Amino acid sequence: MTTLTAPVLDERTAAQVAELFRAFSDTSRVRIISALTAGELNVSALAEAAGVSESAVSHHLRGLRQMRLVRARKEGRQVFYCLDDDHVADLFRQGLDHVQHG
Amino acid sequence: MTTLTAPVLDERTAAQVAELFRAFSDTSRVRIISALTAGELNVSALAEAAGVSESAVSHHLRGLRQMRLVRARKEGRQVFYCLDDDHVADLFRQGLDHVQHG
DNA sequence: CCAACATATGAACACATGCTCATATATCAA
DNA sequence: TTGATATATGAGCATGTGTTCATATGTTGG
Repeated sequence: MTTLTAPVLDERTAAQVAELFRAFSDTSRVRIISALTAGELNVSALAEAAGVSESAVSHHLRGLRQMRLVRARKEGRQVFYCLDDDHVADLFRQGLDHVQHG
Repeated sequence: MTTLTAPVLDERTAAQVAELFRAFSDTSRVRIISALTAGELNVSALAEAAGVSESAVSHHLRGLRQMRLVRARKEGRQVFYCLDDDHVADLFRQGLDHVQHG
C-alpha cells in the first residue's frame, strides 16, 4: 500500500462493479433473485413467482448465468436455477435490509 | 412468520431494492462512491477523481442525494459530499469484494 | 416417427438513462 | 455593483435495456 486512503477504482474494476450491481437493478430480476433465495426453481415456477412471462425470465436468466450469479441444472426438459453462491444471496439481502430498515 | 422460506418480494419492495442497486450500476457513480469512501470531497474534486465533467457529476449527485446515499455540506461556494452512512460504504465494498475475489 | 411440453433465442419496439451544452443560481472578492 | 468562481438544472440526443412476439431447440410419451 502506498496510500492510506482508498484510491478511486480503475476504469475496468469500476465497470465490473457497476455491472454486478446492474444485475440487481431491475424489479423483475430482484424478484427472481428473491425467489431463488428460498431454493432452486425451474423456469416456469420462476416466471410465476416473479410475475413475468417465461420468455422474459429466460432472457434475464441468461444474463444472470453469464455473470455467474445463478447456476442451471437440467433435469429432463426442465431447467432448475439456483443462486450461484452465498455471496450473491448476501449482497441481495444487504440491499434488502437497507431498504427495509436503515 | 407464517412461512419458513422467504416469500417473493412485493412489487413495491422489489422496486425499492432495484432502485437502490441501480444507484451503483453505473461506472461513473461507482467511481464517485469509491472516491467518497476515502472521505468527503467537493464537486470539482469529485469530478476529477471520477473522471467526468462537473455537470455530469452534479447530475449524479442529485440522484444519489435524493436516495439519501450521499449528504451535502455547503461551505462558501463549495459543496462537500460524503456517503450518507456506513451501510452505503458496506454495500459498495461487498460488491467490490465480489468482483475482486469470489 | 409424431405431438406436446419446457426452455432458449432473435428481432423489434417503447422506454429509460447518461452525457453534453447552455443557462441559472449563489457566493465571494474587489 | 461587477466579475469570477462553484454548483445546479433543463433540454436534447445517442445509447442501453426490458418486454413481447415469433420461432428454434431439445425432451418426453405415445
